[in-house]
Amino acid sequence: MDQEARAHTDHAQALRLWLRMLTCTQLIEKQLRGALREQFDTTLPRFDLMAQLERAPDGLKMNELSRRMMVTGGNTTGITDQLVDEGLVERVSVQNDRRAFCVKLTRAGRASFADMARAHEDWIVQAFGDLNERDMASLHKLLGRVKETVQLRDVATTTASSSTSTTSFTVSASA
Amino acid sequence: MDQEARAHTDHAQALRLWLRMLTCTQLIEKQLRGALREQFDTTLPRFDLMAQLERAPDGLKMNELSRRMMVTGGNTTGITDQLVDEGLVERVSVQNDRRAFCVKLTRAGRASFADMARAHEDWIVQAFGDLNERDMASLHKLLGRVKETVQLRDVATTTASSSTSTTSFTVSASA
DNA sequence: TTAGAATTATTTAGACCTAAAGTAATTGCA
DNA sequence: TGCAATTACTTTAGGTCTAAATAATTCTAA
Repeated sequence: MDQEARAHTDHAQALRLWLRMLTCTQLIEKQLRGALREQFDTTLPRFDLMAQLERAPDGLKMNELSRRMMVTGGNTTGITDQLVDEGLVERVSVQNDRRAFCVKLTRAGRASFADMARAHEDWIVQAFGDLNERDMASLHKLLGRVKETVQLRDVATTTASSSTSTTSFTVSASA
Repeated sequence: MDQEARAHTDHAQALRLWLRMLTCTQLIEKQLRGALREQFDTTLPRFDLMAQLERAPDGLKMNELSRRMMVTGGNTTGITDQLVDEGLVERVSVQNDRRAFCVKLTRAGRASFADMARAHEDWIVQAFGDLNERDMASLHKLLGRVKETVQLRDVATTTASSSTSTTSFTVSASA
C-alpha cells in the first residue's frame, strides 16, 4: 500500500516534469523561430543545419548531417536544396564514393551564419538568464542523466525492431 | 578582462545547456511518437489534444485548446476535424456565442484515451527512470525558473510587436 | 443605433517532418 | 567475375505546423 502510494506519486511527478520540460523547450523554440524570422528572414531548421556545418569545417556527409540534426534524410535533402539554391551551402562530391556528397558552408554561408549566431547566443543567454553558473551546471548534469537513459532505450528498441528473433551474438555484434 | 572571460564561459554554458535540453526533449518525443504509432496507430498531436480535453471535462473552446497545446488555431482545427470524423471528439455549440464551439471527448474518446494514457505514463516514468524523487524535484524547480523567465519575455515581445510606438497607457491597457 | 474594433474559428499557402519506396554506387563474398 | 547485400541519397505521400487572410459574430462607443 505504501509502495503503491509512492509509485503513484512518482508517476505524477515524472509526468509533471515532462510537461514542464516540453513547455520550456517549446517556448524557447517558439521565441527563436520568431526572432530568426523577424531579424534574419530565415527558419530554425535552416539555422540548425548551418550551425552543424559551422562546427564541421571540413563539411559533413548527408547522412551524418541528418544524424546530428536528429531528423530523417529526406528532410535534410530538402533544407540543403534550399540553402544550395541561395548559395549559403555547397555539395562537394567525395573522392572514391560517387554516392556521397560532402556538404559545406560557402563563404557567404559562413558570413551569414556569423551574424545569426551572435544574436542566437544572446537569445539563449537571456532564456537562461535567471540561472547562475551553479544552477546551469546542475541542470546540465541532471539532463545528462536523462539523455543517457533515453539514448540507451532508443538504441535498444531500434536494435530490437530491426532484428526480429536473432541470436544474442547478432545483437551484441550490431550494438 | 576577467569579466569578459566569465561572460564568454556563461554564453558557452548556456548554449550547451540549451542543446542538451533540446536533445532530451527530441529524443523523448521521438520515442513517444514511435510508440504511439506502433501500439495505438495514432500520433502525438492527436494524443496531446485528447489529453487536454481529458483534463477539462466541460470541454474547451478552440482558442483555449490551441493556447494550451501551444500551437496555432489552424492546426487545432485540422486535428480536431480528424478526431471528430473518428467519433473520438465532438464540437458542441456554445450558448450566447454563435462563433464559438466547445470541444469535448466523446465516450469512445475517453475510453480510447484511458488506454493510451496508461502506456504513456509508463514511457515517461521510464524516460526519467534514472532520477530519484529529489532529482526530479530539483529538475522541476530549475525548469520552473526557466519557464518563468521565458514566459515573461514572450508576453513582453508579443505586446511590443502588436503595438508599435504607443503610449504607456495603451501598453498597459492591452496587457 | 450603428460603424468600427475585437474576437472566434476556418481556410490557404508554404515550410517542415516522417516513413517508406526508389535509384544508384559500393562492398563482400563465393 | 558475378551477384546479393549494404550504403548514400532522393523522391513520394501524407500528417504537422505556422503566418496570414477570410468570414462570421460580438462588443464598444460615439
